[in-house]
Amino acid sequence: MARRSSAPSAHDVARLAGVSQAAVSRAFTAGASISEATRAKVAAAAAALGYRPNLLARSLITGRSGLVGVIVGSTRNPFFLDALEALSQRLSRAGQHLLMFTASSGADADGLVEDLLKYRVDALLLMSASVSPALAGRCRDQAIPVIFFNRRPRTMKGFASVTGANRAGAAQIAEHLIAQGYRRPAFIAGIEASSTSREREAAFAERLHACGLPLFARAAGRYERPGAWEATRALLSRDPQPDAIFCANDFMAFAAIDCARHEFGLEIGRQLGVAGFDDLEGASWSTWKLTSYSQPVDEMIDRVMEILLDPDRLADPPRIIVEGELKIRDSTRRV
Amino acid sequence: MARRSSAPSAHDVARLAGVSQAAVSRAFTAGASISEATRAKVAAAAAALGYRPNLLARSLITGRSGLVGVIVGSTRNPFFLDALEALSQRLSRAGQHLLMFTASSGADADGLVEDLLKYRVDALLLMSASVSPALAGRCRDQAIPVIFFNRRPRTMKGFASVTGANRAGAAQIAEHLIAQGYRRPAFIAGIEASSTSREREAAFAERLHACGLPLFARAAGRYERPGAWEATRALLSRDPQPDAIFCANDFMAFAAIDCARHEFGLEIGRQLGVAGFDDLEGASWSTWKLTSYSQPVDEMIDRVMEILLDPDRLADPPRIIVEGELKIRDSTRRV
DNA sequence: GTGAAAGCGCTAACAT
DNA sequence: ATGTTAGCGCTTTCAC
Repeated sequence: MARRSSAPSAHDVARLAGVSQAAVSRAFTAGASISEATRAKVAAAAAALGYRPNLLARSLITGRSGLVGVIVGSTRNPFFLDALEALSQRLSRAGQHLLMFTASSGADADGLVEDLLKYRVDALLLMSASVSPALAGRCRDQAIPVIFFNRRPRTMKGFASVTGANRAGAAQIAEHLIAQGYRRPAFIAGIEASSTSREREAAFAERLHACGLPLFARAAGRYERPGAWEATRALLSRDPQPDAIFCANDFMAFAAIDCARHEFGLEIGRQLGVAGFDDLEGASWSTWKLTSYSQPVDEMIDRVMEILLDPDRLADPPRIIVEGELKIRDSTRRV
Repeated sequence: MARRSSAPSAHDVARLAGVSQAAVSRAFTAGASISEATRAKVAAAAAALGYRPNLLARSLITGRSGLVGVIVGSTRNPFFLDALEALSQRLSRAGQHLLMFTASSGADADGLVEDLLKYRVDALLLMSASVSPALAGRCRDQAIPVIFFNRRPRTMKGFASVTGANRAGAAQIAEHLIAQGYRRPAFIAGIEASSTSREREAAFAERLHACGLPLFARAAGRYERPGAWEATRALLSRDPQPDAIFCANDFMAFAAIDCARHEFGLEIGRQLGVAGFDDLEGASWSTWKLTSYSQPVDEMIDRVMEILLDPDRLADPPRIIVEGELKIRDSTRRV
């Protein structure tokens, strides 16, 4: 077997098979008009040389790179790994591929988007990362769909988004806590600027209010474990203590439970109700048994794919909300 | 601002700036011979049009795509998210980008690699995923470095790898358990075929032996939580029970602790010692306080980058072992 | 320092 | 059904 220093081209295959270079291209294009005989010849030659069409070159012509850019904001939250895996699977099946970037939390992801645009990505998916309105506008001008996942563009109208049922879920949790007899409910926010956290908090407070109860206290946990731990400590250091805490996501709720148990010796459920959002795998683990409103990752990614694959969606980008379900576990059972 | 349906090209910029298209190219190439005056003219025109060089077109000429293909095997383990994040950061800094794939565990990732090769990736990183020797050979023939991360190619010689100190770490854990007075040490393997799991088990058993103790029992947990839970249950159902369990990684050790506590009512540390490998963030959480041998992700990724960026490494691909450190926590303290 | 021209590997229109 | 040709957007000689 000859050692080649670079990949064989369609030309090489054509020469070996005794056909034109265009024939090689056709052999690798589904539905092209080519006889079975030549296709076989080409296939044989291609196999012999280990030829694979250069998708980068193809993209120059077709205008589609087959690349979907993804920017992941908060990488510590397992929720995004799940989403990433689901996405990568579905993209592969659709002949698309995933160009991944991680954004150091907080800052604009503009620099990363610039890079992505140089690769002529077919679409851009922002997983709880944000982009300046100017750049987002540029993407739209170049007909690149921008999809916000688990986050909604603040100032900008006209961008697609797929999120969980933040408001409905938070309201259900409020009702559930009240029904369980908790009377001093607190909230731990994620990042204050995050649409997700704000929607969950607003709906939680509203529903409490509607039931005649104020939001007893609040703190922010930055979507991180240390942040959530601190927030929990702050809340539980009050007198009187809150008797229930709803955390903006499960990842922070795990920290809240651990802090309440180990630093304050509280019995979760009976002495302190804790609820989260996402229904991560860990929520059902015996350590936490966390009540949580689910975000069905697979279904959410299905919606993303629909937007991605339907070019018409560009004109009127949908804002999709995927319903979840309240999973009640021991962390909010008083008895 | 005019709405364009596709991205502006160097030609457009050239026309607007009143220079040749080649000049535009030079303006965007570091160290090209171009006057400051024309560079400024080009920059202005480019900014006006929102021009960004098409990296896919560039790659046709240069032969380098700037893309690094990564195949992630077991996505549930947070270890790989950490690694992925570190990798993506460092790659961005080096002007490379990450084309990510997830392999459904078990099977060969050959299909995915085929896709990657079509994108002419500059290198291939396998994170606990495996590839057929035939395909790996093809990569080498096309001068594409293949790097195994946290896993060693079984049958194939001549591929680069970066792994933690599996043998040294497992041996230290064996010694530590014995020193703590545990006398019936068991092991929970990951996937039996995995080089990582086998190395850890072999070294663990060997060192126990050297200290005059047999490996009391073993089971396999497939690197998953349910698998590890089952394995723990099987081990703890024996009579007599093992008094210590070393798990092939932290992720399984968390499950082992939860199972031992909640299903067998054991007090971790005093009644059952548990140790893991990786030193995940969760190992230090108060829920688990898990003794673990660390795998320094950042350092491991640094080594990967060195291999990636040094083309000479292709000739003699290094097998790098990154030393970690034994972190002793309450899960192996008898008192 | 700058432009003209060739060509990277491919697809698509146009012949035949 | 197949070959010929043009050109996607860029880098890189080669003249000047």
